[in-house]
Amino acid sequence: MARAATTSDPFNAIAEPRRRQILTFLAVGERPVGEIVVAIGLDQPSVSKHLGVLREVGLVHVRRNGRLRMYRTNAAAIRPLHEWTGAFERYWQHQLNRIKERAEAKMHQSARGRNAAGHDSSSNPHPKASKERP
Amino acid sequence: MARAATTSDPFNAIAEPRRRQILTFLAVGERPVGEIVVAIGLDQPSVSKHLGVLREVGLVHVRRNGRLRMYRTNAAAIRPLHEWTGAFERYWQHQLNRIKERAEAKMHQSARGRNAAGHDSSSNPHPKASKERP
DNA sequence: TTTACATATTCCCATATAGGCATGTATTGT
DNA sequence: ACAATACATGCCTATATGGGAATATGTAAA
Repeated sequence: MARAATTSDPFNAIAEPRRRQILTFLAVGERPVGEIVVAIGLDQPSVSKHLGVLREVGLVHVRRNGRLRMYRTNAAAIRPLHEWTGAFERYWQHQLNRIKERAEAKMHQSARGRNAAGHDSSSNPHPKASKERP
Repeated sequence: MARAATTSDPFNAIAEPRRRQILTFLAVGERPVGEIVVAIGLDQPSVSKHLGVLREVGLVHVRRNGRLRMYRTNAAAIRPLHEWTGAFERYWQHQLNRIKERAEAKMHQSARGRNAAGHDSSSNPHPKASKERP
């Protein structure tokens, strides 16, 4: 099977850097295609196609205004992505804490004598059978 | 040009649903490939290839343990994604507020008499020259 | 060493891109 | 009605993909 379609979900849609640029540009307020073209520095058909993808996954909304098409970012559609990535927040905070703790430990260590300690990390959250070997 | 490589950045790497699954699975703690295979329900070579992508963009770390390779999610690498999506948070909150306000306005409206009000939305954040026409 | 096990890598291919370019379509102005 | 403007769409191509099957690599056990 080939790669999933860019229109299959927001994750695939925002994989393209230009589309992220467009979303950022359109977050502040609605703008016509022409301005996106100059802002992004890509030719009009390409921009239109990117907008098509963003439209299809609901990341932007369009409104006609005469011959202009006013696009704007639909921020709500980005929320799921924010939440998915947010699920990892506690873990990177964990990592930061560990780094911090190690730095502090090192300071104490160089201030005092030395201390042989094993590196366990003592974590085996998955309940599966594991044949670890000390 | 074709689509950007999946290994070009975390955004492209997480576009693949299976890779997201893997990241979620490995967030809690390190696991060997074999367990990922059964958990995700994909054949081993495919899993290895996905892990290769995740490795290349730094979304996972590996550690050898005998003949096992213990993988774990590098949550820190997901943080930029969380922050990029987070930049839109104020806008979706805006949207929610507007919805709320409309609902309230409607309640008042049906409680009292009627009131003709224009929908302006009064926003033109971009400072560019605009030839709008009332 | 030979064998068994855990992963990684290679080869093959149907598929979907992202641009570049040309053209279609809707709307406004003369 | 006709020309001009603002977008959208269609066509073409090099490129990268993800899965399947087969194979290579590396480590441990016999």
